[in-house]
Amino acid sequence: MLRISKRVEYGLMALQYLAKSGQVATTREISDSSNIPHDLLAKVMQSMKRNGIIDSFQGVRGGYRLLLSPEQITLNRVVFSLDEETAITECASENPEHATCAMFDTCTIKVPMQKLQMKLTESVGNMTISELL
Amino acid sequence: MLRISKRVEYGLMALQYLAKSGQVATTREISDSSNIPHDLLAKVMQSMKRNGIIDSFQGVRGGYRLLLSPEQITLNRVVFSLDEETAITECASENPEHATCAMFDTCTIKVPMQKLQMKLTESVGNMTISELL
DNA sequence: ATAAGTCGGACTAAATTAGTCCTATTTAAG
DNA sequence: CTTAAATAGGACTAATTTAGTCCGACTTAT
Ligand code: SF4
Ligand code: SF4
Repeated sequence: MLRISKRVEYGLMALQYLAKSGQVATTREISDSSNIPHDLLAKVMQSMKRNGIIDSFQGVRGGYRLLLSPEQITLNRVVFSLDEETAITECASENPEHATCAMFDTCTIKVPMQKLQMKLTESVGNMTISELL
Repeated sequence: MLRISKRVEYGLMALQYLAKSGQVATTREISDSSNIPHDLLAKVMQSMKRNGIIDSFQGVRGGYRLLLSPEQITLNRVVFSLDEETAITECASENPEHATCAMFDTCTIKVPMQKLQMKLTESVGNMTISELL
């Protein structure tokens, strides 16, 4: 129905890696093990760090570590930390900056789209990565 | 979480219009009433016709008509008829043509992604437009 | 005959996403 | 106290996908 971004795919791979190792791991380690473009993964890790899903240590022997247990990390949170726009339509965005659809006034499916958005967030987005990985 | 395409939005608007009118309606009529680019809507209607959701009449006084009741039309079906690719990831595609991900062999999240795909299809995709519109 | 419609392919434009590159900062270790 | 391995983050380019346009053919009620 709808495509998941590479950023999210990479993020999930990395979270899985961190969960399995239980240790601090570097982006190099993760990108090598999963064939992910290193620089891109670096961005992904930084985003998840800012969101508070993971923790970082700078400098030599630095890296990332899970800050939450897999049971606490929802898909919603991962997606939200990694994608620019997470709403199903422009108007369903929580961020009013992004809600500037030109046909907003005449649109007859705004409410349905909100419903869909809720359903999606609740039934799929609230899954945790422990249920998935 | 994931964005719905304009084609699907337009398709839903059109189906709503057809459901409400109960009559045969032209793309012009629908595109005018909803401010949808006419030529684009025409494509959308053609796609839904091919899928068997709607019915068409050519020539003067032609147009489209619902072929199924709103209770019979699932979101999945609408999306499937209108979007190129409907799978959440490349590898989750039912169409093997589209399943050529370069990292398939080493990927550690294939199974999770399949699960996600199923969950999405079942809990959101199986909603009918009568539940929505 | 004509005008109002669908049909469908090819094309262009716009937007989004993926990926790269470069520089700065932090810090363990020699 | 220097070096190398790491994160931090901004700017940029490339690739892909989606949105939208255009044109010519066919169909049919009037
Ligand atoms: S207002 Fe209507 S057309 Fe605009 S984004 Fe929302 S649903 Fe889509
Ligand atoms: S194989 Fe892995 S990386 Fe490739 S599309 Fe499937 S989930 Fe994504």
